[in-house]
Amino acid sequence: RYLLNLLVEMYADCGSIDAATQVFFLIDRPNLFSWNILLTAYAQNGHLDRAAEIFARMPERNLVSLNAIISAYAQAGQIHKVLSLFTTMPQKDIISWNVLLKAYGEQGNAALAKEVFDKMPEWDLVSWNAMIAAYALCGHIGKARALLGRIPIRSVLSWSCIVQAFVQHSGNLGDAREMFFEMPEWDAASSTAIVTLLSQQCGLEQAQEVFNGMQHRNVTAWNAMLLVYIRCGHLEGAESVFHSMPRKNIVSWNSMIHFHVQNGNFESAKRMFLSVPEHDVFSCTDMITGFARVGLLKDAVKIFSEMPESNVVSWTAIAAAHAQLGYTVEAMDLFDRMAERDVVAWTMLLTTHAQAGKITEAKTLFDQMPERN
RNA sequence: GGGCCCCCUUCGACUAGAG
Repeated sequence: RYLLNLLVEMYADCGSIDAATQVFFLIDRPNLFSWNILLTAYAQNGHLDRAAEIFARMPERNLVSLNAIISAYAQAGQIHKVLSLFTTMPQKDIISWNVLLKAYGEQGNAALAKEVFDKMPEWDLVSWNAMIAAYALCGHIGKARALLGRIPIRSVLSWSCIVQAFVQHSGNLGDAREMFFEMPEWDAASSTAIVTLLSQQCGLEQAQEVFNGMQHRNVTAWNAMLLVYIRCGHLEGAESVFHSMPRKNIVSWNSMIHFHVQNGNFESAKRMFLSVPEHDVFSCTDMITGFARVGLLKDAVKIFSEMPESNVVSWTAIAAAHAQLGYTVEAMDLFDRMAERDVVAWTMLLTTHAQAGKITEAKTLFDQMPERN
């Protein structure tokens, strides 16, 4: 049985949820471990609803199951759910507390994160790192630094967490770099984060320097470096990096497809898309955008309808494709059929109306928007 | 009698949509 448990987990880690589920059903009498593994598998692959279903259907649950489900809600940004479950939990361990702490931190709520942090019965490295990341994410540089100095367990990971948080918080580009250069040593994650940051500024030389200084360059690091050239619009550079990569994955291929779409080399994009071993929502969405730009709405629709899964982003892309090519009614209809809508989707619809001359409707939409930027 | 480890939970860095 525990070999099968391991197999379920293995498939889940590869993102093959269906395979994982099939193996689960092969297990003769699934034990609590098996159920927990399945629960986590769904949660970590973004299927919160299915995870909740599994949680409800489990024959028994333990602290691990509860931690897994609150973590899933935290990942989906449903803090209320996290909190209500957390408060009703019969026992909690440091992991439960860490989940709550991290949830507040990721929301950018340093005050509540601190409250949780102070209430916790004990702390480990994860707690310390989550707290400094929360500070960094809110731009509380001084507090982050102060806490960093007081962590009893010294680890690069803590520095790395701060750097990454600064990178995520777009207002703190300078701080991220400063922090990075103060680190006692560099790990792959912080270096990659800095390379990504430099890609946004077109800091080609500096990015290359950081990249060259890395001890071990994995695919993720290479992908980040590839993006630097892509974002700087440097064709030969991008192609040279792409071809010298020791390993490529779906992110590398998707980045190149994106590059070609953005630069109007749609034939190259198409060739790349067709020659690549697998497609996902990223590459399909890029192709939808690409087809729309060259006026081939039918092909865009074909990609959209054949996608393995779709999300807000791909729905917005296909709706925008219709709108840009003059099919405003269809675009609006697509908007209505979307399962969820974010600011970008709303803005898309808003401009569609505005450009169709429907100013009153546009104004109404603006007032209806749940959030604005 | 007690502790630790064993198959599960906190898990970090890279790609897509409107303006």
